[in-house]
Order: sequence, then C-alpha cells, then structure tokens
Amino acid sequence: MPELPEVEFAARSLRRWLADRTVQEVVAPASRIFRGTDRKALVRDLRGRRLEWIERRGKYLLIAWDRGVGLLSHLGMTGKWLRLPEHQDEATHVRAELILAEGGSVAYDDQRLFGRLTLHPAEELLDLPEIRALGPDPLIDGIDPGLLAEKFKKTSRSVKVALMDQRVLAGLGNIQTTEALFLARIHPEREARSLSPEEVERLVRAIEDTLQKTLDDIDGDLIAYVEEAGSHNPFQIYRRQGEACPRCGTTLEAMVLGGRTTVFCPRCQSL
DNA sequence: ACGGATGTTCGCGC
DNA sequence: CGCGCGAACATCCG
Repeated sequence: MPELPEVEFAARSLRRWLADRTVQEVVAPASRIFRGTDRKALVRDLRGRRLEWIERRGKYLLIAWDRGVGLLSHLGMTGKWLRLPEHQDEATHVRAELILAEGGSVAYDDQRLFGRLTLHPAEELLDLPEIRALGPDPLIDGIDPGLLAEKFKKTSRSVKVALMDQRVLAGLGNIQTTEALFLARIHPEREARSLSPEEVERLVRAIEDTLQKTLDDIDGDLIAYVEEAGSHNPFQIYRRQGEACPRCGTTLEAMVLGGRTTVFCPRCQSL
C-alpha cells in the first residue's frame, strides 16, 4: 500500500478513528513488526491511552498518546491500518489490534511483515534518527527546486534512484517516481546532476501533481490495493510496460533501476 | 513452476 | 566515501 499518499490517507483515517476514543486493550502476538521494541511494554503502555496527535513524515506515521506514549509506524510493503467495526475475518494478517472502549477496534494489518510498530517517548518521536534523516516532505515542507537541484549536483546516481532516496525527498517510492518522471518527460536513467534548472522545475511540478492525483484517487476510492493493478491500475505508466504510451502511443518499456522495475516511454523520455 | 510485487537495510566488491 | 548489486525479510498472485 504505502507511499506518501497512502500513508497520508492512513494518518487522516487514524485521526478520525481514534479521536475522543480510549484504547481499552491491545492484542499483539509476537511478530517481526515489533523489532527493536519491547512488545509487552507496548501492549501495557497503550492500555487506557487516548490520542493526542498524529503526524506523517515521509512514509512514517508518528502517533502520540497521553502520558507521553508514542508509536512509530511504518507500513513497509503491505502494511495498512484498518477500522474493524466488530469482529473481523477479512483482515487476515492483523498484527496489532487496538480495542476501543467505545466499541470496535483499530488494527494494523501486514501480510509480509516488512512494516514496523515501535514504542518511544512521544516527545522523542520527531527526533528519532530515522525521522531526522528524512529529506523535506513534499506535502509538509513543499519542494524547493533550488535545494533539490543542489542535492542532485552532489551525486552521480540516476535521477530515479536519487528521488527514491528518502534523504533527498521523503515519501516517494517506485510508483510515484515512475509517474513523476513520465509527467516531467525525463528519462529515469538520466544522471540527476545533468538536469537543467528547467527540468528540475518540471520535475518538482510533476511530483506535486502525481502525489495530488494519487491522493485524490484514494479519496475517491479509486485505489483499494494496487495489487489489483491489472484490472484497476489508476497510474499512467506504472506496471504498463508493453502498453501504448498514453501521450504518444509508443510502446512503454521497462528497466531495473535501484533494484526496482522502472517503466518509461522511450520517446517522451529520451536520454 | 517461476517470477515479481508499493520498502528498508545490510554486506560485498569496485 | 560513493555506488551498484544481490540478498533478506514473508506471502500471495498471475
């Protein structure tokens, strides 16, 4: 599920689901998502808590409760937060369930266990090393083309790999970088430092556009799970190698960059 | 049966 | 130190 738009949606959902509610009990069997944290302390400390605030930074969720209890949540590859009205059977991979005193529960579901849920003092959440290491968040901080260009100048990597680096910009993954480069008509394999100021400007606008478009699609319920991409793929070129470019009709191609399949139009995004 | 999938991290070799 | 690559993590789907 998770790149910036999906995580933002999770943050908004959790704020609604947890507002003015009390966590009555926590059910959290041992699993990898608790790595590095004391699971039993997490269960104990969360009991009786009420939400204070939730923030998203890149693909991370910071969840602060009363009495200074803090949770750091990362959705990994297949993590999602769910509202379970009563009992659940469709949520087959629930790893942590926060049962609410007011009824129902809020649950973290993660099939592949690449996600993470760890306990921290609430006031330290924003100062955690993994959060401090993040670059600017496109939604919270905005994207400064000058700053981005400066970062590009310092590396010999391709623009696609640089954009997926969370220290450059926080929140972009394989889908959003693929889409943004297509919108900006920039070949993913271009050296980041070779981009002209005009191209960086175009790229910044493309990133903002694709993030907003995906957020709108999620709000419009157009995206449930992108695993269904074959049938409901809402993206312009992601996973569409072999199909016709929506702009010029040329057959879309794919290559591997930074270990991820990258789709591009060889004509619109020439080297 | 095989290959690939929205992410992060680590080790290796250059 | 920077960078690319492959592996690992665990499971499902086409």
